[in-house]
Amino acid sequence: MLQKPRGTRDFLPDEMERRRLIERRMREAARRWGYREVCTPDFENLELFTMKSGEGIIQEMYVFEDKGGRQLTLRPEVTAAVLRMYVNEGKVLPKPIRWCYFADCFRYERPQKGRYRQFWQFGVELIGADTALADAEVIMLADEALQSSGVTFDLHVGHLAPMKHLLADLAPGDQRAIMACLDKHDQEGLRAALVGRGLTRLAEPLAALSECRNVAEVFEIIGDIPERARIEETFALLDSQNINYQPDFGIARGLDYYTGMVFEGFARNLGAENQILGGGTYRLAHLFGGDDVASCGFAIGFDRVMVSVGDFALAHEPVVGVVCTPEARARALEVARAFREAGVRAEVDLMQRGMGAQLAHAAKTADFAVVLGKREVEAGTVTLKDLHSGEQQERSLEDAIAEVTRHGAC
RNA sequence: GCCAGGGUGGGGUAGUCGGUCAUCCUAAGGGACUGUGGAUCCCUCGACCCGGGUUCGAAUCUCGGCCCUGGCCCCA
Repeated sequence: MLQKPRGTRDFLPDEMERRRLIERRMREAARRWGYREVCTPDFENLELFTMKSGEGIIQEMYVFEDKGGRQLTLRPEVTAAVLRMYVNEGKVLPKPIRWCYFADCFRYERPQKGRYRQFWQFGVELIGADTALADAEVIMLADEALQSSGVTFDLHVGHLAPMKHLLADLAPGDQRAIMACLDKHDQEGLRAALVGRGLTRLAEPLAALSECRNVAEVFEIIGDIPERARIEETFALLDSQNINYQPDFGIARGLDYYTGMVFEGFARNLGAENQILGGGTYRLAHLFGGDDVASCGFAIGFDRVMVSVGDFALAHEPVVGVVCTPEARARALEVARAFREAGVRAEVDLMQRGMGAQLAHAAKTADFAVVLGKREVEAGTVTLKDLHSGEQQERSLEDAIAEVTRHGAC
């Protein structure tokens, strides 16, 4: 049998309904905060992503050449594309720009739990607002979007400035190596990296910084820095709105373009791949020929959220199976149409089955059967059978629709 | 790229130190039935992941590949 490509998935109707429900909740959260949906192409020029992340990511993307010899790639993420779009056509829009997206992305990686080669991200980008409140808004929206999905998670919020301050007089390569260890919480690797570079004096403050439980401790360790007021204001805003987060100044993600505030979210019930949220402030537009505009955004790993929330029960809408004898078929189509016009899902037999078999099928797939035969056609009525209780009654079409509608979710 | 465990009808399974046209459950389709059948009975459909090797004979042993599950690495 022909298999689907490695790392891809099929979604049956039940799962698709769950995905759409969660997706809608995230979109609604964004809408309430004023973030409007945008859409960018599924594939972009390869250059867009190598400019942002370097040549090294080529091996982790679906890269191809089109018939015109252009180097293209399926998008591995959306932020770069949104900023490209901003540079192309968003520059003249009034600031700040609040945009959101829900899009599938592609990465050539080894699949495992919560990691697929085609996966979906929900995210927002706030462009042109460079304030503590802008940072806080994006964090609060991320929190709200995740809350609305029902996932149980831990939110970590940090800022790159304190760590960069500690590492200020190091060569860029050394900075990078040390921050990579910090980001992974790799204590042994960190110690080795510091010793190897004669920087053991940094071991204590770096460890202390990672363990800070509040913002005040951070500045006790590193002293005053220019970003202090902005950091304190951002955290104070989060505290003022009772956001449940923990300060984490050990976050060192996105060395290449994050500029200040950074945050991450982790699902509590997932395994190795438990990060479901990542975001922060960044500057990217200048790479694509635009102004050096301050931006802030996040992306939620939608598929991991779905793994985390599991196969929850769906609200069930009543389904009507329209059952008829051959001579009542035209009437059955009228009746089905009337139910549909009332917003009710109604299905007719397409298999030329006898009434008994139609009812047997309806009993498996529907909540109500509407039975139509010679008698009902002549009387202008329908017989409505409740397939759960087995009770049935002959009545007018209007009454039957009202009865089914009254059940709503059943 | 690395490690571990796995691939038998659509789903779930039995069989595997080699040996009849591969077991059972379930789902699906058809028939009987022709105004209540989520029933009953009968029938049908449908599988050993792919390829090479060993052998008289391979689902079973062996090698390679593909895919799945989880972990490592990576994670924009």
